[in-house]
Amino acid sequence: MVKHEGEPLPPAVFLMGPTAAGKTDLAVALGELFPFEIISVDSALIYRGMDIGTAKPEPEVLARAPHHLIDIVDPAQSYSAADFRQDALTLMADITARGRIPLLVGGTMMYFKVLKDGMASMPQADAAVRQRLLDSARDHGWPYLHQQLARVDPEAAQRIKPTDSQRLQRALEVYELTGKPLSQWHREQEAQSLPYRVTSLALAPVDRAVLHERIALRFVRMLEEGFLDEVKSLYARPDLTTSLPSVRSVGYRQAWSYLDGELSYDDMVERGIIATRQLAKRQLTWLRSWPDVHWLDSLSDNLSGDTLSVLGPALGQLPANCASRLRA
RNA sequence: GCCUGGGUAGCUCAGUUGGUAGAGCAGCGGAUUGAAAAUCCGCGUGUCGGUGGUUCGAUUCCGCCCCUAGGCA
Repeated sequence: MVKHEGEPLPPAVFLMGPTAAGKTDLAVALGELFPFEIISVDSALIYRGMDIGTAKPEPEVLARAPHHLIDIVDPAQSYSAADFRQDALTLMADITARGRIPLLVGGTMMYFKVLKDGMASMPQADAAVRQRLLDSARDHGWPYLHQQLARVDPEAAQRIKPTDSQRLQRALEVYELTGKPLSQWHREQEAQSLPYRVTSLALAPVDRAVLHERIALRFVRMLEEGFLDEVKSLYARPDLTTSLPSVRSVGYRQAWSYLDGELSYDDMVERGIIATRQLAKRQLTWLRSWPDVHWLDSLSDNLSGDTLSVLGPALGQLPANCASRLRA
């Protein structure tokens, strides 16, 4: 994978965007114009048996445009940004070796981020340590754990709020596992640039209200397509609980509360839509500061102009059947 | 038609013994290093239903009107 000096880096494309923006459709269409191979960048599509609520592409679509990193883990398992980076780098190398171009499509911005910039080589999550920290938080409260962190890693403690249980837990976990503060791991992290010439595309409706409308309609459609039955079969499994990342996914979490009797049906629908909007907003926050991103409007025909004029030169080739395209 | 509540932020509501008002949720902005669809942080001017009156001053007190929920006819 290491390139000699002067040798041009192979191309790769990131197609990013908030949920419900229409990324899959665009990716599939682009796949017919360029020799792309799609890698899903989505922390929910990885789960088997979570199809409707994650808006997973239909089997027919996947047959026509295969996606890597879909249905790769059971909802009882967890998967991490580091796992993703590893998997994606391997796939990208394979795809490139096959003479094709990796098209990374999804909305999990953290995954795009670590793929692009790398991570410190810290140890992975440790269930036993996490449980111990959780127990301590239950007994003494998170502010107490924050004080513990301040003692061993003042730098991280300043950055991480006492209320941010998840980061607090991770920072303490890293220290406990390695005896080295999280901040030091970060400081010692070596630059890991991605060995590809990346073109970054962001797909979203220009008008936020349009996105909100699409989100609401899509959630209702998911329910019509049997989303609740899908959640019920997960709910029936004794090994799945709300502490798992899979069950905490947007929509699934609210449906779970409904099955638990904590939410009425109408509240479940409303809360599910709200959670999706909030997810979209966080995704847009990431995207706004993303370097060198080409914005595409969900409402326009992205194959007619802008997109091709960006991709053509970036990939060093014209799209297939470009003559007919360009005529339009 | 009468009686009694209620009409205050997009929603649900609190409050002002008369000095033009604040929570939760929503929304918006931001952070983001092995759970990231996660986990956090920040942001509150709105004819206080309308209109007349009392008052230096009314969202607050009084009159009338409108809307609304329940009760009685």
